[in-house]
Amino acid sequence: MAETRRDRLRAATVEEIIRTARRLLVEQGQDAVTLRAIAREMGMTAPALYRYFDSHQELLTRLVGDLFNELTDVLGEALCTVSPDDLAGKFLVVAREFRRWALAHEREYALLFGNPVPGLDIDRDDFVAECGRRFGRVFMTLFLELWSKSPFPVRSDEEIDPSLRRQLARYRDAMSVSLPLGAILVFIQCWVRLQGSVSLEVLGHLGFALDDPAPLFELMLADLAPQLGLRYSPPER
Amino acid sequence: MAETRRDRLRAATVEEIIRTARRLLVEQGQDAVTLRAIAREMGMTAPALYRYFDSHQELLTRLVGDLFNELTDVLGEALCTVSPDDLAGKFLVVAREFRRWALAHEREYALLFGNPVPGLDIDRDDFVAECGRRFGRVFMTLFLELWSKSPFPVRSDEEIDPSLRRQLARYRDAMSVSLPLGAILVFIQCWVRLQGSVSLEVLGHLGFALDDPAPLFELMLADLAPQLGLRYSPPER
DNA sequence: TCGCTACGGTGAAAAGCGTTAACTGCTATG
DNA sequence: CATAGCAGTTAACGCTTTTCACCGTAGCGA
Repeated sequence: MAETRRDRLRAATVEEIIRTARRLLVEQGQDAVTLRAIAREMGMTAPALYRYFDSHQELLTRLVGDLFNELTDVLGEALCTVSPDDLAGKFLVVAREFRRWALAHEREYALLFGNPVPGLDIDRDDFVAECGRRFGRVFMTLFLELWSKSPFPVRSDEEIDPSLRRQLARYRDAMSVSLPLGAILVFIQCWVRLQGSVSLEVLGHLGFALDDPAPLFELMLADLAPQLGLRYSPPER
Repeated sequence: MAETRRDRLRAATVEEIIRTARRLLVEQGQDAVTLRAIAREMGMTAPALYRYFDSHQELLTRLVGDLFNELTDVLGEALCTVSPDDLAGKFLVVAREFRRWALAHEREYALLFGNPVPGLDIDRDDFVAECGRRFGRVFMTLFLELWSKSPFPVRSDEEIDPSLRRQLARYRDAMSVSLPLGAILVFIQCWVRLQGSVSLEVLGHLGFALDDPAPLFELMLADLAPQLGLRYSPPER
């Protein structure tokens, strides 16, 4: 009762708002993440949120960026659990942790890697774009380490389609990594298979045939590892 | 003017409504496919649409089913352009035509293969489920033909993880095809790579590295074909 | 201590959404 | 000819984002 003054004093924080938005996302789906619902959960009214965000879109954008950062951190921590010279272990743990996070956070994953949120041009927003790049660097850094510590055979530049070669060179320059174009190609191919299979599974597009795609995922890893000069080993337990 | 009576007589049709809905989807995105907008485009009011659909969801469901059918037909027609005994040609043309349709109909593709539309449980709706099965059968039929006319080496049942083996058997029975489990496995693996890479491209998740993933797609086909005992050949023109 | 500004909220309102209910013509049928 | 039913309407409810005017408090300078 006497707290009404203290309550008035206590201003909401951006973090609190994002946390509430995420809770709504997880519990009720993307459509439930409305300004009114967020405000209601926090005991305020919707227009108050405009003190913190210019629009609903911007709030969602911020949430996307935070999710990217969380996923990046999770993968980074998983990497730390592997002995530094166990290259195969690093590759496998990152791939498996990516899938694990995706399955444990389906709706967050769909927000990051599913249909592009209309009006949320990820590359047009500096914050989210940086979070995305940071996320991508986890994989690129790992890949760079794999290659530098134990190079594997890749296509020579001449063996790569000219159009593709140009694109790979541009990407390599943008990332400022010194890898042969053939290695960049392998990197992208691996990423497409990894994200492609996880997306299909999380978004429910494998249910037509499988309830548990885990063994299929492991088969893919077993197929990918040798291409990177790594030895596949099944997950523990 | 004198046409008001004729106009009153002319009832809307379900096909017309779906066509209008699709036009809005294509031109303005999924969020623009509202009952009010559809009705406005057709010169009526929103509640009138409830004579044809129980809800907005049901309208969208019907649209999804129709899109599945169109895609199925497109793939079927593409198959007809290939000489009956050109197995590799059939595989390549279906894969390429799938990607082509996806790129030419990004928003339709996103509706079919992107984030699951909330409340639109594809498997819970008989109509859409049947359209989906019909679509899947295009690939399964082709695959069955590939295998029966020129079997390629596959894993034996014993070489397949027991959990995966059970799932494959269940799927094989549901599809009523007589293929070894190893072949079913290859089928699913191919499908995951095909749909995975097309989804990533269409949903804009390859843009971080490539503007034109076409050569990457061709590389994937060149990798897939030998696994099916087929010889890859680059696309014409 | 007074006065002012800036902050963080409120309520009302506009415009648009899905959905329901009551109503209105018109057609076709018994 | 009456009537049932179809295909549309308007009105309304509650939801959405967003803008606007307003209000009380905190903290600061004079």
